[in-house]
Formats: sequence, C-alpha cells, structure tokens
Amino acid sequence: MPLQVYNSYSRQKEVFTPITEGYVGMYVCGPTVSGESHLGHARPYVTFDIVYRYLNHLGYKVRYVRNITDAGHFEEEGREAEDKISKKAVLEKLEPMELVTKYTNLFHWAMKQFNNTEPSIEPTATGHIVEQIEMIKKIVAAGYAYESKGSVYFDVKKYAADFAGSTPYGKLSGRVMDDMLTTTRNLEGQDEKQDKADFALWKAAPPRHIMRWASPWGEGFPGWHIECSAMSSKYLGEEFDIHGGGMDLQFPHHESEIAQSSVCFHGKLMARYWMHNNMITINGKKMGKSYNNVIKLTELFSGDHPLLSQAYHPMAIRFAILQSHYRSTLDFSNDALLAADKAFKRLWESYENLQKITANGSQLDEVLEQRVQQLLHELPEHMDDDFNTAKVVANLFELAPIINGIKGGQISAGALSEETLSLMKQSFDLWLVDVLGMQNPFVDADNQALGSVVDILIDVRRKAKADKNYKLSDAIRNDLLTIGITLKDEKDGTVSWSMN
RNA sequence: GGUACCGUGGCCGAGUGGCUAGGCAGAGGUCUGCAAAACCUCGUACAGCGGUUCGACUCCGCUCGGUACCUCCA
Repeated sequence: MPLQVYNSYSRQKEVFTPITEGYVGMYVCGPTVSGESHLGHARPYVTFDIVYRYLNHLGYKVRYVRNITDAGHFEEEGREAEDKISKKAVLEKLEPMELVTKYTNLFHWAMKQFNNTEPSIEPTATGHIVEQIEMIKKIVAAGYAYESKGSVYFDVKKYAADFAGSTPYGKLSGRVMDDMLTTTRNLEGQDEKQDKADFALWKAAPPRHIMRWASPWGEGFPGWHIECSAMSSKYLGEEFDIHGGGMDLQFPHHESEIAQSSVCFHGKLMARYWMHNNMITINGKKMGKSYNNVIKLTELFSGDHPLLSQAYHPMAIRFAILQSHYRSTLDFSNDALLAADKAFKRLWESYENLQKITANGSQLDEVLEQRVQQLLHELPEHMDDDFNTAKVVANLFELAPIINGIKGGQISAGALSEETLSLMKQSFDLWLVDVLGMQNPFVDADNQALGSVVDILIDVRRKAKADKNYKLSDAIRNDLLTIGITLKDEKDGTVSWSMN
C-alpha cells in the first residue's frame, strides 16, 4: 500500500505522489519568536518531524523548510494595533533582534530536547524583507492589492471573483465568500481597507515602531501572511508538495498564503498536500494565553507549574503526542503525562532488553512466531495510513511482553527463530528510533565514577543479602531510590540499575 | 450568529458494518527474604432516542453535551 496523506484541501486521504519523482518539498509554519515556546508548539514540530523522517525512510530526498517569524506582526484587525515583538522589546529593555535571538535559541534548544530533526532550511522573515516586498509589488502590479495610507492590502473580493475557477478563496478552510462578508465581526480600525475581508500585505510603521524597513510605500513592515508565500516559493518553487501547520492557521493564514501565491504564479496552487495537526488541549480547553492555561516547555521539563506533579522528560511528551493521531485533539493533563512517561519507559526498557536476548528456534512456537511477524509487517502499513503513529506504538507495545518474557524466562528462547528475532531488532531500531525519533528517557550513566560507585554499592548489598542482613540491603536499595537510582534484581541473580 | 469537528470502559486514546486496539490506573496470580521489575489472567466501553441492515460503536436523522475556527494563536 502506498503512502496515503489526508489533504485538508480536498478533505480526503490521497495517495502521496510528489511533483518530482524522488524529491519532496515541505514547508511548515514555524514559531513566532516573541516569547517562550509552550506545550502547544510541541505538537506540529513533532508531527512534521515524523513526516520528514518517514519520507526520508521511504527514500525521498526531502527539503524541509520551516520559517522563523521574527518580524513581529500586527494584530491586524485588532483593537490596539501593536507589534508583539516591539512591545515586548520595550518591556524587557532589549533590542528587537536581541529578543528574537533569545527566543530563537530557546526554541532550538527545545526542539533538540524533543529530538526533532533540524529543517533543511530555516529562513527568517527579517532576512527576507526584499523577497516579500518584491512579491507585494507583483501583487499590486497584477491589480490584486491597493495602497492605503502607506499600507498595502490584498483585495480579497477581486481575487475571489477572478480565481474561483483555479484556487478559490475559502476552499482550504471551507468558507463561502458571501458568508464571510456578513459574518466577520465588525472590528475597529478597518477604515483603511476597502473591504473588511481584505488583509494586509504591508503595514506602514507608526512613528514609534522599532522594526521598520524602507519600501515603495514608505517605511513599514510586512503583513502577516506574506513571509510564508515569499520564502516557500524562494526555496521550494512556485508549487511544492507539502504545506504543514496547525489547524488554527488554516484560516486566515494559509488561505491568504494561497491567494498571494496564486496571484504571483498564475493560478497555481502553491502546495499539493495541505496537512494540519490538531490542537493540544489542557483539561479539555485549547491552550492559549487568553485561557490562562499555558504550560511552557521549560516548565514541563522542570515540573515547575501548578498543574504538574513532577518534571517530565521531553521523550514522555513526544511519546504522548505519538500515541494519538495528529489530526485528533490531544488532551493533556498531569495524569495523561504521567501515563505516557511510565508507558514509554517500559517500552524503552523492553527495547533495551531486546538487545540482550537471543533466539535459536529450537522449540519453535509457530503461533508466536507468526504473531511477531504479523505485528512487524503491519508497522509500515500503519505509517502509510496517514502517519498513524498511534497504531505503530500499539504494535510495539504488543511485542514488549514477548521480549520481556524471553528475557525473564517465561518464554523459551527457542520459541522464536533467529530470523524473526533479528527482524524484530531491526524493526525496533527502524521504527522506534529512526522513524518515531525516540531516545533513551533515562539519564545516561556515562559517568564512569558514578557507575563504579553504584557497582560497589550493589556488591555491598549482595554481601549483606548473603548474610541475611536485609536491613542493610534494603537501606541501600531505598536510599538509592530516593536519589533516583532504581535497582532491579534480575532473574539470573544479577542486579541492574537505571537512573531517572 | 456562521462553519467545521467531536462525544469510546476510572483516565488517555486507536479503530472498524459482523473478528482482542494499545497505554496508565485498579483486582487476582507466578516469581522474590521483602519490595520493585517482569510475566499471566480480569473490565465486555463506544452520549441519548429513532431509522437503514440478517447484523451498527461503526451508515442516516433528531436531541443533548463539548471543542475549534470566524480575531494574534501551533
């Protein structure tokens, strides 16, 4: 079965066929670096990291472009027009670029924690002002934008009428033009626009605005949507394969991107497949500043938040994301996080156990053998079905008791053939590590001295146990546990340990 | 108000017209000096009411409830 992708544009699953055989161009809307990333940001970047990894696995040469929005956008139709980055820069007494750099670095750090692969290109909005101005000039020249008091607006009505046959306005987000005109809320500060559905391509900078660039229309800064159209076309071409982002960007952001690009590139639809990840909720509510339920990533990793009972490893969060399908909402709570943390550690331990066990097929259990083979062969099918990581994870979990059973002696080492065990090892490496991008959630005991000390303690405890001095042996075990080191008495009499 | 989507066992969460999702928690058991871990067994869930069907959690309609977008937002 070939890879099937749910395309928001057609509202159905479609077989994935790249424009150029063997190559894939993918653009994902990146973060606005005006503040710290939160749990909500984890979802799209993990989701599209999986897409990127899987496409690579399928043998495609993928160019993955993810932008950094550092130019600061207006609350376009907002009450008090204000630039998030400028305002914050004043508050924090930082240069805008200083602030943007700070949060960009923090974002990169968080992505690394999640083990997300770096994009092929990570263009910034401030680095592409020229491209954006050029694109706006093109749109103006084509007659689909007009200048008003130093700002430039996109003429949605005219576009909608002229491009209805190729890239109709509202198709992506399922909106009807007429409805929009009547249902859009009537907000202030729209007198510059000819129509309230119009959106800004370029905004004149008010006198005190810090970030500003010269343009044919005076000093100002780019509008909200133009950077993605400009940068995606620069690096991926007028038409590319996949455009990704959060569902909340579908309208108006992506709809506007389509309109801008379509005007510039003669009615071509900028991307073939539009993928949208669903939102993360906290106790049933979307995470957002207005809900006051934002959990920053630094707070998650440290556990320093009223909703959290402990620190969570980035892998626990990544795992929780992968246990659901990317197009479903994912409800987070401390309990859900706790469950994911525990579940993933168990799965990872069985992955480690898998490295240690052997099989020789001497007492072949045909049923078990076939069961394992089936579970392994289903893995690519699940991924081909619109990246169903939840099913991949479920299959891996079904293999865990088999692995642990062999290690623990409940299942004979001869029950599986060498070939099947070998395939299982390869599969875990491939799916769990390479495709799902999971990493060791335990603290690496790469400190030689620490390892030696624990070994000494284990030896002391072993002697105490031999003397039936359980008071001492239990004290060693319990005291180590309080500092995060867990001892495990293995079936074969050895003792293993792990550290949180 | 307009437009979508969703409502699955204590919690999270897949999915399908008839065949065990999975995880966490919980119960019992095996092992163990004890514990932990591991392994085995266990819940027969699919908002409500109608309809279609031999058969629906899965299709249709209605009702109730929830969420998202329409405004910066991952």
